[in-house]
Amino acid sequence: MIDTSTRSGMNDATSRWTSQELATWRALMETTGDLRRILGAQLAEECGVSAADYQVLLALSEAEGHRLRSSELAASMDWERSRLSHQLARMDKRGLVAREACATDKRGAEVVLTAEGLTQFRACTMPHLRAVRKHFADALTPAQFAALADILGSLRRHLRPEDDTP
Amino acid sequence: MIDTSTRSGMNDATSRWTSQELATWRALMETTGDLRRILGAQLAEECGVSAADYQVLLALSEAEGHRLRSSELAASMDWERSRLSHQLARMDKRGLVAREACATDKRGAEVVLTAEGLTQFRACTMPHLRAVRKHFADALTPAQFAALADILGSLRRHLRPEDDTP
DNA sequence: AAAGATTGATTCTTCAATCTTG
DNA sequence: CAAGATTGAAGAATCAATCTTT
Repeated sequence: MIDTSTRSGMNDATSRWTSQELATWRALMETTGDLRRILGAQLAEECGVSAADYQVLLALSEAEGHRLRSSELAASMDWERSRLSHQLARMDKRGLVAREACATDKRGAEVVLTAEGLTQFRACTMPHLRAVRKHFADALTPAQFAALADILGSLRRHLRPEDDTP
Repeated sequence: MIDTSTRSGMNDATSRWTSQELATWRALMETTGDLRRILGAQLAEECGVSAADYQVLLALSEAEGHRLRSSELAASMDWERSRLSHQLARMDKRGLVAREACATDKRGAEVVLTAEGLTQFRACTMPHLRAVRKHFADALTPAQFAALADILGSLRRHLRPEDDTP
């Protein structure tokens, strides 16, 4: 049923798939999971926003006029539409964003960062970057950083071959 | 408002903290997020279990007698107790695990893998490993694997200095 | 009181169904 | 009908009680 000897032609290369590499896979999931939790908790405690909130605030703050079509916002974060809708509903209720009808396309919605949302985001930025530096960047040497960037590039090209970004 | 030139005193060390490293951080979160989603979707579609289900089944399948104290199971996966309780309640309802009173400590609960749970787990294993190989391992060279293991070791020691595992 | 475990409330994510406009 | 977006229900994660046993 499952013939591990004829995977994809290259057999010298496939013999690399060892328990050590499985351990590396598990370590990757575990360590990045830890980082997610730690940084998420830091944002929640110090800034009162979730990681998802921060991601939305970041994307809007980088947009022209602090405003984006809902679909563009979703695409820029690679989120599903419904997830974004729910998220925006919660952020709207808290006054961090506002939703307006789109002028050119009456189906569409535009999402705008409110003044309060911008203030919140600005208050988050430095504490968050400090936490990323403390828990992530401070652990690695410049050489490790370079190696990691290279590895992530390989993974990304493997996962999304169509993406043109280098 | 935000003065990036006077961060926290140490300027030789912090000068490494560049936008390139921020990009690496973002790429790490994005790419590992993608991997999580892809592998989670694969488990759900091909095997009918969530990533969390799989993690519990894996831990129990590796335990002596396919049985663990609830607290030990939580510790081995580094989960919070309440999260595990909810998870086990759902898996119990589906017949994948059973919970029994602990003989030696009447407060405790023992979690046992059922025959159905074991069957489910065994049916998951090969498809899951194949997917990990396809989406993750096949993307990296042996040198990249070695570098990644090294990087994850550094991160892990940085995040959990108390852990004795090398 | 502290440890082991569960429960309920809240928030977040996903899926399917819906509604409106193009 | 297809595209843009929202909604409701169900599953999953987190936090603060709660309950029992040590």
